[in-house]
Amino acid sequence: MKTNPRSTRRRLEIELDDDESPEQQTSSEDEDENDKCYVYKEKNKSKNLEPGKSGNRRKRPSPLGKEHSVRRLESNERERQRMHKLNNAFQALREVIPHVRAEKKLSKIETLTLAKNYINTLTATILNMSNGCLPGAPNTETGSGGGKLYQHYQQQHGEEDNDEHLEKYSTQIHSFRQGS
DNA sequence: TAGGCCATCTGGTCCT
DNA sequence: AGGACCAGATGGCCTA
Repeated sequence: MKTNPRSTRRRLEIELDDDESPEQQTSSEDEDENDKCYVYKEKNKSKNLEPGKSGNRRKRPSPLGKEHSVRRLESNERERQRMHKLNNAFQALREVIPHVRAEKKLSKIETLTLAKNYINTLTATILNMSNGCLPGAPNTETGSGGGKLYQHYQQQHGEEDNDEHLEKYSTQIHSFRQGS
């Protein structure tokens, strides 16, 4: 994961603003987090970033006191973890979507858009290959049957041509490739 | 240098 | 009540 210098500085600011030394405020369960902070500090040093310089969002005065700010910090940490999980999920999704521009990481919006169209394409391909022969799929001669996949697909796409999805997907891949 | 993308903080709302 | 979720704000990094 890319470490964000901004967060580095924010963490430092919080630490510096606090009256207590880090040793005093550290509980034993925070060791892992402290390690991360240490890494942040080292990176910070190497970039010559100083806490309090421009680019820091100014810490708002907390009218609700110390207890509130402690809960805020805990809440921030949970939010960070939540976003990390979300980003891991995005990364996992990127890894299963075939795309042309492999050397450059897909953005989130590109990932979601490609994934959607990839799913559509796969669904259309399965239906084309099965040619109505899936168990329960509608029999092309009698019109009976109706597999769940087919029914769901028809609900979502009506009378759209299956080949349209393939075309759409490949067009999209190429537009991303061109960076448009 | 502007614009896109991103990580983080924050306060509000929803859910358990 | 407390945690999860969400959206807005902010500012850094990168690229054309």
